[in-house]
Amino acid sequence: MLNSYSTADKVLLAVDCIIFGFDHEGLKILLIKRDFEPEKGKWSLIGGFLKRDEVLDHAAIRILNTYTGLNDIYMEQLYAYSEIDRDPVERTISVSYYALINIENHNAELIKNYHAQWFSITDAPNLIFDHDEMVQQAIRRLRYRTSIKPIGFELLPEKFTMRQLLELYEAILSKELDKRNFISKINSLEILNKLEEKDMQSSRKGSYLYTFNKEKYEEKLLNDFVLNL
Amino acid sequence: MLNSYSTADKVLLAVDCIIFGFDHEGLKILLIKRDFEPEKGKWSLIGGFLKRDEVLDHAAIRILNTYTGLNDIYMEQLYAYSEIDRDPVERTISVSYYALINIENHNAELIKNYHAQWFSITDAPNLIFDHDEMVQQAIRRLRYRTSIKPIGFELLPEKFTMRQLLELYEAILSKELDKRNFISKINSLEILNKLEEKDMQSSRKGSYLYTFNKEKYEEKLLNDFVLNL
DNA sequence: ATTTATTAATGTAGATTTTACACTTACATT
DNA sequence: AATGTAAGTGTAAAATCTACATTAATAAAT
Repeated sequence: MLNSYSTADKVLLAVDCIIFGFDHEGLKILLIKRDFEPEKGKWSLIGGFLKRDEVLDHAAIRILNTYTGLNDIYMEQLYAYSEIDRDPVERTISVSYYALINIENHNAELIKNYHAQWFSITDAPNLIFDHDEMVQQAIRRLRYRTSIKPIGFELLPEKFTMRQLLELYEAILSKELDKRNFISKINSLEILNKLEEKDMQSSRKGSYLYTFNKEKYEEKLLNDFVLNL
Repeated sequence: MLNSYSTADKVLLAVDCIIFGFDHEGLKILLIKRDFEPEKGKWSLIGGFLKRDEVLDHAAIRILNTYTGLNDIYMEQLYAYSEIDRDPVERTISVSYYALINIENHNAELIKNYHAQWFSITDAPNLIFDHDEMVQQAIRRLRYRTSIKPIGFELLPEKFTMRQLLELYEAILSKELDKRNFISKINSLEILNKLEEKDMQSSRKGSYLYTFNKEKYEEKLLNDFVLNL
């Protein structure tokens, strides 16, 4: 019985993570200032190498956890990047993953220790290697996902206003949405609970807070749907 | 200056290709009977290993060329599969690609030499490793692509009838389409040239032949669009 | 020459979905 | 009591999608 494909070349496999967060300023990504060569001091995605006995999904989760302290975050694989000299040190193929997290939820101390920082997607610095391309592709995927699955859940605080949800979608899609049309389309999904409670920060009148209805949300995930915003 | 990430593990990277073709019987995939261990004699996707100085796209094209003799075929990367024991011989991560080819165009002799064979997607045999999953995912991706880009080009002979195009879309989407609605939707894309010439195989009346209008097709590719069939 | 059989070609009305748009309400602040 | 601010709400017109049936062209058979 064969126990190796001995003639084939082996390569390093990296995993790079595009971590999206959202706050009142808009859609953000988590970047890290590299403290090792090459490109020490430049900004990069958080990443790491795949271990011998680890699946890619696990590596992505491990890396996210290392830098944010977060667990149980849904991550989605995006694409494998393989340009020969994408990493000048050594031939490395990188598989990118993206995650959506609640920006208030992570471990701020960890982030600080790693010299990590949140940047608006509109004014993030240039990144090392092909990381800018990864980010652009992640944004495209996020937009697509928005049109086929309810999103927000992961990116908003537990209780949120319609305006926050609207602004999240506007930030993701990078276009203005009509408030009334948006609200009626979201309501037609029937995945929100309207609370009695109001948020009084934003206006004198106050605006109702909502939570996601997890059961209905899961139910919706089962069937395909298209949300045209 | 660093010249290796010495502590990281290296792995084998394979590329597996889902090759779609289409003929009067429907949508097909090209499979190969393995002539080496493990799983010798079982059916599998065509595949191979990434070489040290090769990008993934190139490996996919090289593999396609090896088995079909075809060049200049557009291939799209799908997904990286990394289950620990997906290949029982040795830890191997596989990146899948899919291609659409004109089933009449490949090198039949090559195919025969490699014990390769076309199978309808509806009655293909079970495949080795996780290749069945790869095929299912490729079909989903193909369906999605259908909704955002004109397709057919690659899968039909140069001149084709509306019926052939309709049947292609029906095979891909695995559902019946209304002929009149289909024709008017396709026509509204304005990517076809209607020829004077008729195909007389299919009926006494004969049906007009069409070709793709490459310029308009390319133009359409630039802008996003959604085709709801 | 006429009939027959077969598939190609074609348009529309009704239903549904999407879009554009403006006024009133609630309430805290002054 | 007046003012200012964002929240909340409905509808009509436009666009798109769907369902559906008849006529046309021709080769083959008689």
